[in-house]
Amino acid sequence: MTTIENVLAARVVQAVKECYGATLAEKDVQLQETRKEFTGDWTVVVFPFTRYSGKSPEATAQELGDYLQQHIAEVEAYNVIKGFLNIVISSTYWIDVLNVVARDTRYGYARERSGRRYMIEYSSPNTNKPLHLGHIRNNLLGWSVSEIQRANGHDVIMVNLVNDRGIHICKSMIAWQKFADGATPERVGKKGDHFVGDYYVRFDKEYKAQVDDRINRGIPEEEAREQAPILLEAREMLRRWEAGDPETIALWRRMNDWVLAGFEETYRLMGVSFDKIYFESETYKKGRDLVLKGLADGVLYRKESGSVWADLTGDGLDHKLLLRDDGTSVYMTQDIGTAYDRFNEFDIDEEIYVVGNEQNYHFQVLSLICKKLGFAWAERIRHLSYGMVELPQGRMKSREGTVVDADDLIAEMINTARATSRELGKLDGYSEEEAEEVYRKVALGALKYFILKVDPKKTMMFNPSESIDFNGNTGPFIQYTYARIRSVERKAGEIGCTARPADPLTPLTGKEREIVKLIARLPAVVAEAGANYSPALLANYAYDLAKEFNQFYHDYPILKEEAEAIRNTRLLLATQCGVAIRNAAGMLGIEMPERM
RNA sequence: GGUCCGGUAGCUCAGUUGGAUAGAGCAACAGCCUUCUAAGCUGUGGGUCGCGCGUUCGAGCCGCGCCCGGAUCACCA
Repeated sequence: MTTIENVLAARVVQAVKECYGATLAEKDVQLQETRKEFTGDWTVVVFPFTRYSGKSPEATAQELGDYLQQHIAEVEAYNVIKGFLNIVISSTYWIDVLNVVARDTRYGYARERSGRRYMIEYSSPNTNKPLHLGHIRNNLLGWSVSEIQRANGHDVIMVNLVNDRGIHICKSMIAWQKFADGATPERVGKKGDHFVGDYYVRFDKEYKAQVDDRINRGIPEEEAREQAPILLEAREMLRRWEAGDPETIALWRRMNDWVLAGFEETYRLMGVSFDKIYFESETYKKGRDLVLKGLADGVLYRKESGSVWADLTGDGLDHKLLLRDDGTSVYMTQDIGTAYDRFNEFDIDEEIYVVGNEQNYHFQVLSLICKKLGFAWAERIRHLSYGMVELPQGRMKSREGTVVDADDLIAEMINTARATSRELGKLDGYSEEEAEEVYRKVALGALKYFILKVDPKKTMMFNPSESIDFNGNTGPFIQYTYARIRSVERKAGEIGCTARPADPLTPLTGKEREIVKLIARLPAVVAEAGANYSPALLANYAYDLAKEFNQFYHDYPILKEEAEAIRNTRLLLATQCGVAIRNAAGMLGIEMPERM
């Protein structure tokens, strides 16, 4: 698509060549949107050209300005401030842009498929405790990045690798056997994941008591911890599980089902989903053969004790264990195996792992070892690393009970949304069900925006006592703006008005131009967000647009305008603004209520 | 100690390939509901962009050195 930006860049190149005899590429032309405090739409930075012109920045800008005005019809005027050439594009052009955008029913989404396919693995919970705020960040990032890639025309397979086996799972199983007395989630009326999580905590409590008791009886600390009876029982249970003992497997399956049902509910509430779910219990032995082949090929080495290692010292890293003395796999080995399978089974161009930054090293090593093993896809695995969510007192620690539970947080936010809405009397006339739907959308909008507006790789802060705001730079502000736009459209409909293409001869005000320019930027923002795997760019864009519209809305009446053409343009602008906001926010999973 | 990531207003965060006087929100203060939604709008105050040196016409952004914080370097996952 040829935009005015491309035309300007091309003409500047031409002008520099004709006037100063220097040849440069279009990308060397520094074009930026003119800052609000100056008049103009695009600004050419002319400092770099002064070495060719041999003149002052001002004189050079003046010359270029003249040239551009003569050669480009859309250039209406220009002004020069220091070395900055501000170009004013005609109102006609911007109205044309608005009309073109308005014809695109899926504005912001790529029109054509790219042919690229991504697999995105995210969430990946342990089935021994409920989801917390850290998982929320993971889930929202994974889902949103998937949506953004889809919007860019890529195919995306969203997958979840459920960590459903291991000693931590056995701990809650043992605790349930010993202390539950036959209790089930249904019987005590508790969500399955919370129910099982309670027994995981119960295990830890019992374990600590046993360790303290044994230390008091004079047993050395390390032995007290390593040989605590309940821990031995958990280990024994893991052995039975791996041996396929039917009773153990049955209990394991039963408790896992409880947890998974609980997760399913939380996922549904958050609005995230998966195309495929992997279970670690089915994949944990994978990778072993690949490692053995690497050993045979001489890429890996075996220690005397029997364990198999990769030597990464050549890459500035350490030695990495891949098979234990007893021949069993470690986490890394499994990941090699599952990645291998996935690249073979699906025709994927890139595999993205949404995993916290504490595993940066792991993924660095994974990529290196896969490369050593000779897999062509080794460099097509990417770790989408995100920072932790911290509380005012520091990291969340499940052992210290400082985790912010996902279900609790969401429920609390829905309550706040409900209370606020009722206090403001916003939804009078809505049925109970309709209103609840809005409370849910607003609460989740607040949560999602709060999480996604922050650069993924940064550690972020959550203060439970302040919770998450509904005013200001928030999701609800964006939703509110949309609801206002919808309200305008409803009112317009009542008086028999619907937006038609705008008249090019009716000039736009400055504020209207700003909004058209912002709306026009959406496809670029979506592309950039995709290239950077960063929903934050889109989140901040949606907010900027909403803020701009609110100011516009305050300054200009939309329906009260006397001139039909002006009213129509403003209505069209409002409608398109709504489309852009809805689509941008939609890629973040933020739903727009019709009223709020 | 090695590697990686961060440090921007009292707090939470933005800040495009290096560009003009570094921006929002929250909190504080002062205004605005007879008007299409006040979850809003307008205004005031608030900054040594961790510190230093360098590159550049120009540095929050690039380079080097340091300071502070975090993560990680398991026969755990």
